Amino acid sequence: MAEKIDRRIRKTRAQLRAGLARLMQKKNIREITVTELVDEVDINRSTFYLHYEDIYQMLESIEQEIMDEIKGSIEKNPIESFASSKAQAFIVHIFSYLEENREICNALLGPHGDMAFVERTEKLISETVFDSLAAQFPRNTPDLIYTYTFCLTGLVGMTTAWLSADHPESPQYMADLTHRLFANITQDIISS
Amino acid sequence: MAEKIDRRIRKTRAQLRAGLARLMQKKNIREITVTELVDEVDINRSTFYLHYEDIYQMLESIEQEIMDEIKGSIEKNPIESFASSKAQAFIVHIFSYLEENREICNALLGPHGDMAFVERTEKLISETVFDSLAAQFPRNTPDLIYTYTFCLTGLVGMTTAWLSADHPESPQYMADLTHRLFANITQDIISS
DNA sequence: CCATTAATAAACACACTGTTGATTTTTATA
DNA sequence: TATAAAAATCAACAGTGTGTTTATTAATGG
Repeated sequence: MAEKIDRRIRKTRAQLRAGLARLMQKKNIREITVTELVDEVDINRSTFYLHYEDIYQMLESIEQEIMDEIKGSIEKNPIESFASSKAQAFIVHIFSYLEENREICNALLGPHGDMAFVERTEKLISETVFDSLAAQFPRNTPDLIYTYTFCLTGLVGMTTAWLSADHPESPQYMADLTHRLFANITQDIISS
Repeated sequence: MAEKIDRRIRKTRAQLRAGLARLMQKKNIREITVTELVDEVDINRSTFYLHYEDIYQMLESIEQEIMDEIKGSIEKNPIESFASSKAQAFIVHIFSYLEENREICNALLGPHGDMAFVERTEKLISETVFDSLAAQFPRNTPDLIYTYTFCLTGLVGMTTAWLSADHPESPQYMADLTHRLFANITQDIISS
């Protein structure tokens, strides 16, 4: 069981996190100062430094939490084959998680976001979903590698657009579209 | 004829630009200070402020130059149809330009890059290449819109990977791959 | 209730910023 | 090559955010 953290710490961190997400909707993270953030949520500046080194370390900390949560749910129901129905359920699960955390995920992946987080997201997908897909194509031609990257970055870009859309489609819809897109491209690769 | 700019200005800006590209390979742009940059290229800090407001404005200025150059060559030979051989030549042209400016483009699109620049790049491609492609599909289903985004972001991601590769394939190769990928996906959309 | 822990407040040296005014160096060109 | 114009340098400035410290106040869990 996870240890219970002091209510004051929970409250402080939640306030800072919400405040950061709020500020990131208005401006780029590089323009956000510690002073500005603590003013936004009315917390003493010293308190910030009790929890985080600086704004970027705080962001990484948040990113890590998100990654851990996703990884956790990945380990619970690991993926075997891309074509399996289990895989389909898994993809739905990911999209659902993203929707639940729309605000912060949108901030991180959006125009004011963090390029490094985009890369980490791509890496995570690569390690879990894509590598099993790549295993089906033992060849290693530039064609395959670049097609792989094309799909990976395309998926993340598509998901980012979905997160920022006003009236987004359901996670089920997105998972289905993803599946269809990849099925087609996979087919094309095989036949080429 | 473009006016000739004072050699001192050319040299100073070139030094600053090269220095920024160098620093961006090592660290994120948000961590780069004016003081650090002028130290890197051994130029007086006041001189920097004669040319740019700050690091970000300098980056935007560089981005604008790149955009203008690409837009310029677009207007010279406008694209009619995606399938035409002219379009193919155009895509080769773009990839060639990117290769010539590999250093700075890689810095801007890479892991330490600028999310806003990635967006602007996507927008530029969208306005020129993609919109003519989209005109072929007057329907406006979510499927199409997301597939469009998937291709757009996938292309930029693939290109970014190509720019950062050690021994990259030729622009011709990339243009050909792009063409084949899109031809396949376009085919899939039509048949669905 | 009480010991523990978190949050606050004030103060500090430090670094980077953006600007100014005076001075030196380089440039274009006449 | 001489010269006026323009660019680069240099030193100094107040202003702001940083990161840390120390003492004090407030909230929490048991």
